Amino acid sequence: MSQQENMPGETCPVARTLDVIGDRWSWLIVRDAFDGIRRFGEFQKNLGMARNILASRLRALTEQGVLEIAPASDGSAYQEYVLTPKGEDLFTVVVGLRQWGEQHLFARREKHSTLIERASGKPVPRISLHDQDGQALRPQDTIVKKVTPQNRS
Amino acid sequence: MSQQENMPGETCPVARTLDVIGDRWSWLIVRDAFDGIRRFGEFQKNLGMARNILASRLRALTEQGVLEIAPASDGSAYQEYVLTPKGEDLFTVVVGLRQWGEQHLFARREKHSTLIERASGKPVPRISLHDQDGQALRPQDTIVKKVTPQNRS
DNA sequence: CCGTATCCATTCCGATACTG
DNA sequence: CAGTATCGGAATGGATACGG
Repeated sequence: MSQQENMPGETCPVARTLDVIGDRWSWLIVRDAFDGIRRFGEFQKNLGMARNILASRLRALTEQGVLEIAPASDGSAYQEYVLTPKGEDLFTVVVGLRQWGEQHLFARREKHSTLIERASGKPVPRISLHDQDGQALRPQDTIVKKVTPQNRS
Repeated sequence: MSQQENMPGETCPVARTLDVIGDRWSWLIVRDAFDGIRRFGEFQKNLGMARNILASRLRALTEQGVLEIAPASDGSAYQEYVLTPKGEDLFTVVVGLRQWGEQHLFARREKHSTLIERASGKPVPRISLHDQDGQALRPQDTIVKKVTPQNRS
């Protein structure tokens, strides 16, 4: 009870998002889920993480509605973890993490994975921010303001 | 020596990005930096975090080239921490975190901060992924592929 | 195969005290 | 103010062993 900045009443959406998926393992699990990983053992083998930590992360992400449990697609008696629509909406963030890493964290000729369009085989263009007229928007062109939404859809 | 997936040679850009800013505090520091926070004491007061943790995060982010030290703008003898161009490129990611939180983590009428265009006062449109022809791109329209860049700019 | 439980080492974090 | 040092509690993470 020392203080209350971390309570659910936090009004900054960035902070609230980080309360849901603020750590490295959770992001990697979501990344793998986008790549089609669904089974406990696949996550564990692919990420090389401890089984108890994986279990607790899967439980938390499920409770938060990012993942959901589905019956095994191969007829086995086990479960699978798949992204919900809410979880799929994290795609732009994961792609943003990927593109920033590609641009700033690899040497010129260094091998890395990248995202390509399935249909055409062409690389996915970089995400960028635009205003309502389609003009590129830089950080200094924006400000953060507190609002109380009234009648949004 | 159990395995080697976490070494710097990691070929997934998402994982490498998370090695640089994989934790909650670092993201909140970067968020504050975008909001114009520059001084040690401002970060500390605004985030309510322990001073030693703040110091270590600022040091790490500076070593990684996300922040850089600048002389105080008010003539005092102290330093300020400002985003480098590399750090500013995190803008789309931070905005992505914000927009996901706004959409999924707040009740309909609940008060929260949001991003608006400084010039027009209008809200910044949602980030989205498009292919090279401007068509919206969903997760299942893409695949991750390993490449060795040859002669990219 | 899943997933849980337990043990142990390491890190994280907050509070406080201390130095330019 | 800005930053460092230290201390104790809590959470994290890895390895292993154990039951559906």
